[in-house]
Formats: sequence, C-alpha cells, structure tokens
Amino acid sequence: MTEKKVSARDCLFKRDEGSFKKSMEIIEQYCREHGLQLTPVRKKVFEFLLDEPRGLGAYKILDLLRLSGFNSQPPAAYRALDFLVENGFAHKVESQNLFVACTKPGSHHSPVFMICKKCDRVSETQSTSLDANISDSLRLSGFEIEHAVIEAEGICSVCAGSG
Amino acid sequence: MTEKKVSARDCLFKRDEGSFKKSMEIIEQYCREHGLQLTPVRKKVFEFLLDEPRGLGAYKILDLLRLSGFNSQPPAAYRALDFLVENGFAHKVESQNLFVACTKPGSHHSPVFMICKKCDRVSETQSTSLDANISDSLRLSGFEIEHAVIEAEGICSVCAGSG
DNA sequence: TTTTCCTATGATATATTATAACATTACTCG
DNA sequence: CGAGTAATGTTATAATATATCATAGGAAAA
Repeated sequence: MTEKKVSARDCLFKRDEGSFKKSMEIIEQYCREHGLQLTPVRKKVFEFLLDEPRGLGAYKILDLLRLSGFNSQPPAAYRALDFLVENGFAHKVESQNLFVACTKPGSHHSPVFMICKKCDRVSETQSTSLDANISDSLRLSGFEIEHAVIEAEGICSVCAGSG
Repeated sequence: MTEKKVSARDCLFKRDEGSFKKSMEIIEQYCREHGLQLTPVRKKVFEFLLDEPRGLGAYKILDLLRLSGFNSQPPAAYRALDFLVENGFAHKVESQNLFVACTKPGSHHSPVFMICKKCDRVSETQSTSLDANISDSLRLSGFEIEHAVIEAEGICSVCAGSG
C-alpha cells in the first residue's frame, strides 16, 4: 500500500535517442507531405511528449512551454495538442486526462494503452487483432464503431519483474 | 453534419419500469446483505442514473439532487457516485466524464460501453469474451491488467436503422 | 447511560481540466 | 497592395473534481 513508486528516471527501459529523433523526423516529413504547419509551439509540445513516457497533462505542458520561453496561455497548449491528436501524432489517455506521443505517428488508428500503476508509464500497443475483435463483437450487436478507447490499468512487465 | 440529434425521449427502446424497479431492488438487497448503507442521497443518485440512459455528469446530478430537495454541494454528488461506483452499482464513462447505472449491479467487472454519437445513449455490454481477449493479448506482453476501460464511440443500431 | 468510535454528511474553499470569444499577427495568393 | 486564411495572443470563464475541517447520528463499548 505504501510501496514507493518507481520514478521514470529509475525505470529500466529508457527511450533511446534514436527512436526520439525518428519520431520527430517522421512527423516533420508527414507535415511537409501533407501541407501541415509544424510550428515551433507544436513541435515543442511534441518534444515534451516524446520525452515523457508517463504522459503529460495539458497544464504541465503549459508549464514546460513557459519554461522554454513561450509566453503561453491554456488555449495555446490545447491548440497544439489538438493539432497533434487530430493528425495522429499524439493521443489523449482519457482515463488519466493526459497526453502521450503516438508510437506510430501519422497513422490514424484506435490505440490500446497500458498504464502502469507503479511507474505510471503509458505504453501503446498497435493491437490490430484486438481492435478487430472488439469491432466484430460490437458490430454483431449492430453498433458501428467510429473510435474506440481502450485503456488497461495494471502493472507493467518491468515493475512486475522488479516487484 | 447539421443532422438533428435523436432525443432520449424519442428513442425507440425505452427503459421499462420493470427493469428499473428490478435494478433498485437488486442493489437494495445487495446492500442489506453486505452491510452497506444505501442512504437517501445514494439511492436518489442511483435513481437518476437509472432514469437517464445517456448518463449524467456529476454537476447535472448535483442539480437534480437540489431539485429533489437536497441542499447539496459538489462533494455530496461525488461521494454518492464514489459509493455507487466502488460497489459496482454504477460506472464512470471516462471518455465523456459521465456516470451511468450498471446493468449488472453488484458484480465487479470491466464493462464495455457503446456511446452513440447521434442519440448519446450509452449501452453497456458484458463482454466476457472480449475482456478475456484483451487480457490475453496484453498478458502476452507481460502486462497484468487490474482494470480495463473500453469505450466505443459510434452509431447505435437504432440510430443506424433510422438514419 | 454516557462515552467512544465510525460512517456519512455539511460546508467552505480551491484545484484541475477545458473552452468561448474576440483581437492580432503573419503569411500566401491574387 | 489588399483580401483571405491559418495560427497565435489574450481575457475570461466554464466544467470537472478534490482537500479539509466541521457536524451529526447511530452502534458499540464502558
């Protein structure tokens, strides 16, 4: 109950510089190709998200923007987030009111999240079979899915192993 | 785009008095058997939820409580909702910040919701196979699920049929 | 019965999350 | 240039949720 949380810094796997850079390059290219403006604020917010595997709340992002020299108000953060989410560069984790970088930016999909209660890390899986399963199940009942929110809370493999 | 929404009142299937009464009786019995206090506020809130298949926000519930003669403040509504959710009598729909009565009160489970964008109706399914599927998929990746949020947005069969 | 304890509620304040509305800037394109 | 547009700035406020301390009321212990 009073067990101490594993901080992101302590956590075993660390987002390597390689994948970070790659994500940024992917969305830069995607924006060029689709005529989207990856403005400084938007790019910065995406960087924040890439750098924080536990996800970030909108107001935390606002703080970070200000620390980075932007003199922003709440709408600025939400607008940047709207842009990133609409274009498939980020997701909102509904059960936590928190935003994460997409691991497969630019592809529109209904992601599946695993949220670890110990280290707070949010992992996204591209669970095609899972999606298909849900779609099929609900479609049987006559429901036409446009978007699915699937968020599992529990203990990630790293924390389970170390606990 | 500008299509008019189907109001709950117009909607085809209507919660019949029978199931309403049954749900209330079920939780009354459950509370008796488990030594839980189904106080007036808690009971009233459950009634509100039973009566609104589109779900209710906490502050809407607060309004209804006041209309019913309770002189309540926000914590009163949230406490009643906490009680109902903790004991499996209601659920929170995370993607909508909204609460619904459970269709299988008293059984702890991870429900699956279908939220219709046209009529706003929230339907709960007891998708055991679906749950199992998700659990299996994620467990394969070493994640131990404690709770799953599964919420599908789309068009329900009634609205699809009439549209 | 009086005291104690626990649960629920009352009451006040404030935190957190999110959006509305209108003004301004800056760039493109005719 | 001038009009149109996309993005951002700015102010205000809405909507959702919780912390904290006070009070009440009933059951159980003394």
